[in-house]
Amino acid sequence: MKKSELLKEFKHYIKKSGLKYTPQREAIFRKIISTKGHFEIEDLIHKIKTKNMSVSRATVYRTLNILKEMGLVNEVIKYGNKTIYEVALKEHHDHLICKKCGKIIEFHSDEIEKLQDKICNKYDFKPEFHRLEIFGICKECRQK
Amino acid sequence: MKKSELLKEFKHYIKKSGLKYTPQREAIFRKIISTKGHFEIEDLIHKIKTKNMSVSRATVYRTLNILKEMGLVNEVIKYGNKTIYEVALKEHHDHLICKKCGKIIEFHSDEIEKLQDKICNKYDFKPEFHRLEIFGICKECRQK
DNA sequence: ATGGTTGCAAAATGTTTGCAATGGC
DNA sequence: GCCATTGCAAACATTTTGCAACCAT
Repeated sequence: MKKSELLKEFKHYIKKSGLKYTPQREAIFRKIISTKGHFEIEDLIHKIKTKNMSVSRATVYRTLNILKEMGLVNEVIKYGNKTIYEVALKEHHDHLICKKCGKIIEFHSDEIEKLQDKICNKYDFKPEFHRLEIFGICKECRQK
Repeated sequence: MKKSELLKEFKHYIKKSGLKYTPQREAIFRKIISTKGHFEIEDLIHKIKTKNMSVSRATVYRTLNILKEMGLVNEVIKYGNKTIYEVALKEHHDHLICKKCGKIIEFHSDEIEKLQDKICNKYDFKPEFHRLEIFGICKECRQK
């Protein structure tokens, strides 16, 4: 999906929910979708600042909460006291996280997804979201 | 494994690492292993207080960090800003977490574990720990 | 006796909130 | 103009840390 379409969709979402489409919200969303992969809030806050735009920490947190509720952004990794977010645009996937260098590798396994569904059925549990994090040491870090 | 054996093992670990076996550390470990399932730090701190024993918040955090390093305790669920811990004594398993009532259901799937290994092999990644959390709504909560 | 450990309070993080001013609609 | 939103600072929640007194070995 193109950036302009995404923005349009975001605007639509916002309006539909009776919220206001403010420059701050647009700036935050723009920055998030231009982030190719994963991001942390603190980075986002700093990267949003430009000559003619600045968004307060509070607004970033508040907007991110809206985006989470809308399902446009997910908390994909929780490590120590850090939370790493991701735009929910690509197909669902999970992560390998290197404890040494912090590298994040994405993977997807239909088989694992299916097995999860099977487990949920067994317990009559209605899944809404899942997160599979595998922590370890990546190839490059082991070679050193 | 029996409680007394666990304590012995814990003491051994502590000594082997050149640390001191203090009443506070024992009290914390005792409370953790008597906790059948999952626990949160704040609860632990409050439950440890008895007439003749009290452990400071700082010491609980410090001891928990030692236990994590030793691999005797794992962070198994991270939800919002909460962390839920578990003693690493039973066979590895993962969790279904009900977003309504907070219920935690444990499950284990050898097939999922094997698929994870396969993925790690593919990326030449050496896994150390993983966490699969499935958030959703449990049977009981859906019936209301 | 000595060096790790404890408790306390302060600091450091990460996140939320109250409130007055602002600005979409 | 109305009411949601913003920015700020203060409040909160969680975890870590500096330091003097303490205590396991």
